[in-house]
Amino acid sequence: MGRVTIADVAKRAGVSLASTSRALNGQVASAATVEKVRQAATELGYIPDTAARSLRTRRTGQLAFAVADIGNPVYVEMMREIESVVAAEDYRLVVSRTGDADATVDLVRDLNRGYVDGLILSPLRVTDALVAALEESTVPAVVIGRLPDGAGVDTVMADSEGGVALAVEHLLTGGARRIAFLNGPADTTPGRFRHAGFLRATAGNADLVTAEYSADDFTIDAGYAAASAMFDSTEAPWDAVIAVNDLVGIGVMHAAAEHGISVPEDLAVIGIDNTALTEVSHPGLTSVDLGSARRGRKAAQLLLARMDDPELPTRAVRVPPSLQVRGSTTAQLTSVSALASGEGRTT
Amino acid sequence: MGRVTIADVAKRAGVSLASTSRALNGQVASAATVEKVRQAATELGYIPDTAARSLRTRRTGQLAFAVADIGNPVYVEMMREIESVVAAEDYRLVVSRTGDADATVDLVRDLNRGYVDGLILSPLRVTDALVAALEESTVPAVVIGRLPDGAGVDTVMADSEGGVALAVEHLLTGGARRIAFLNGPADTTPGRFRHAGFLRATAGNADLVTAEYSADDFTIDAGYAAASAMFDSTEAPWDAVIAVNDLVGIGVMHAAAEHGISVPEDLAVIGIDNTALTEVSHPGLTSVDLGSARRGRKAAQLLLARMDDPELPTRAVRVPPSLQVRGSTTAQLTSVSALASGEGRTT
DNA sequence: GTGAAAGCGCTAACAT
DNA sequence: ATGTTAGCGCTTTCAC
Repeated sequence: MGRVTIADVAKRAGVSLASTSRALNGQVASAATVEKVRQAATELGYIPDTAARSLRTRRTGQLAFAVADIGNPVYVEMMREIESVVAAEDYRLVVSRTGDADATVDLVRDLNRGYVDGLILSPLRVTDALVAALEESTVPAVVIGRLPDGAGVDTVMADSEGGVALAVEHLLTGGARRIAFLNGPADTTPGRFRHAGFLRATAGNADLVTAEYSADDFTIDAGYAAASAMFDSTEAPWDAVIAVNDLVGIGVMHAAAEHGISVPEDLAVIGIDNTALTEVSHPGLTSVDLGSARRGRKAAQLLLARMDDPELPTRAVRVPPSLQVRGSTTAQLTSVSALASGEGRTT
Repeated sequence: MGRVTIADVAKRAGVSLASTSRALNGQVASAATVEKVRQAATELGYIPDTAARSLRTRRTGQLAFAVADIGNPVYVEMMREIESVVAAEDYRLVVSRTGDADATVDLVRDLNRGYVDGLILSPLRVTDALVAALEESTVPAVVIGRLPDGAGVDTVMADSEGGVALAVEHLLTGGARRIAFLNGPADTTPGRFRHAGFLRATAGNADLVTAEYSADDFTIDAGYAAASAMFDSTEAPWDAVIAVNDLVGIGVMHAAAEHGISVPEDLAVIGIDNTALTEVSHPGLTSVDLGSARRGRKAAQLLLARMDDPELPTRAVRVPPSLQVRGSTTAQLTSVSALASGEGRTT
């Protein structure tokens, strides 16, 4: 016996195709019909076909999550949350890479193939073409990141400026005066806003010496390379470095160790994202928590809500930052005690 | 204007529906027809509908990757490789959680809904019901892990025994004689085989003192808890601990630090999986590389090959292990490769 | 509450 | 090489 279709079930149950479909989908049907159909369906081992149903209903039961690098811990964290939210509503999750700016636009255009009911996108770079594609798309999307004001697309954003301000504040309290910001690629959303946050937080503080460097990528290796160059240069020695993310921050710590610079005594280091890596490094890496898990969760919720009601006004949710202090900025706190304190997140 | 269908394109191009489809899909068609159709399609902004095509062709262009925890670095690494292999062949990747044993079976049964063309599964626990479901499934699957001999399912496996043997060998060479194995849940595939490898590698060595413990989970926290209990107990002090994976190994290092046990001087620690975490911890964690990236890549290739030809004999590929030595076992850094075992053994 | 029938958008026989 | 037509499996009017 080949594939069991709803027609087979109908025949076996002795009712019409239509009644069978209704009984199976909880539509109006007499109790007797429902019973007969259920029975027949289980006996036959009937499993409804996704493609046929999608073609008819114009819904796929699938959502997409698209990011630049699925390997980045921040995106993994988002993905976990998103998966758990959407799986609870019986949606499957498709993951895709955004690739470069053009590829990202293609990806959004491709949504019209109708393979998903919605998209959560976290683009590294936002172009006009992308915004246009997003607005024109018939498939609802939520962007995790920053879009131009007035874009008709739901967004969930981190408060990068506020977050970096917490880091700067913490360093100032600790007595740091010479603070460097080690950025990643500056033309990206995180690069731009985290850098802006640093400029804003340090501006107008006369006895502060600052400078900005940038790593070629948001990785440990790139952070290590940039920090090495930084330490080798003739610049004034820094009291502290704020890295654009934890990976780059870890790279800084590696470079520091190699240069005989001890953390936190000679140099304080702060990362951003508060990923699991922060508790693995030694000393633990103080990090700005931009709420990646919460952003993922929120994005999923926004998407589900919009799919439920396309007429909803565009929303922009901002997730508040917090600072998690660890050994890389204070001698009192070791990575061990930070670990023992579990999931504690300061507000 | 609503959705643009192939009928619209046909009309505009002035040719039949069938010719349009053929022209679009690279089937036999005159150059002139192809040109007209291409033209019409782009003018109209035609985008083929996935559901309709799937219903007709019985292919979705989607593959699934199912694991217990998408957050685990090992699975992330596999996923990256898988994504890159299948994306090159224009497949989309659906990620799902396996959940418990029953849920895993349900997941496999659910494949008959036809939402993917194939599955890559890395189950934590393999039950008879799972093997049966896999064998009965109409959708091809590749298992990353261990299946009972003779199961008619393609598998990609790590050489856990060989890998652990490398670790033991390394420790013996370094002079360790009291070696503990810190397992994870023992009823899982990794738990079982890695433990077996430890027993085998240490068996028959009279002047070796060994013991096995187990952590409740494959996580840092569980490793930390188990190691703490271990260090608190009255057992003979260990020269070395081999952890079931890197996460647990990191937990051991945290516990050791807290107990004033210094690594590697007082205690050597070895992890398994050789994830990125090994280079973040301090000292770096010596780790057995079981080839997770290669296993992911290989699994994807096997799956594509099987989809291409369902009549292929069942294959069991074994990926050779290697040991990456880092500071947690010695100051000098070297890499020991395993003797390459044959790849592509046919069952 | 139930059944007959239409049709979602596409591809693949089959005939020409 | 091209057109006609059937039909993938399902849901949803519409009429009773």
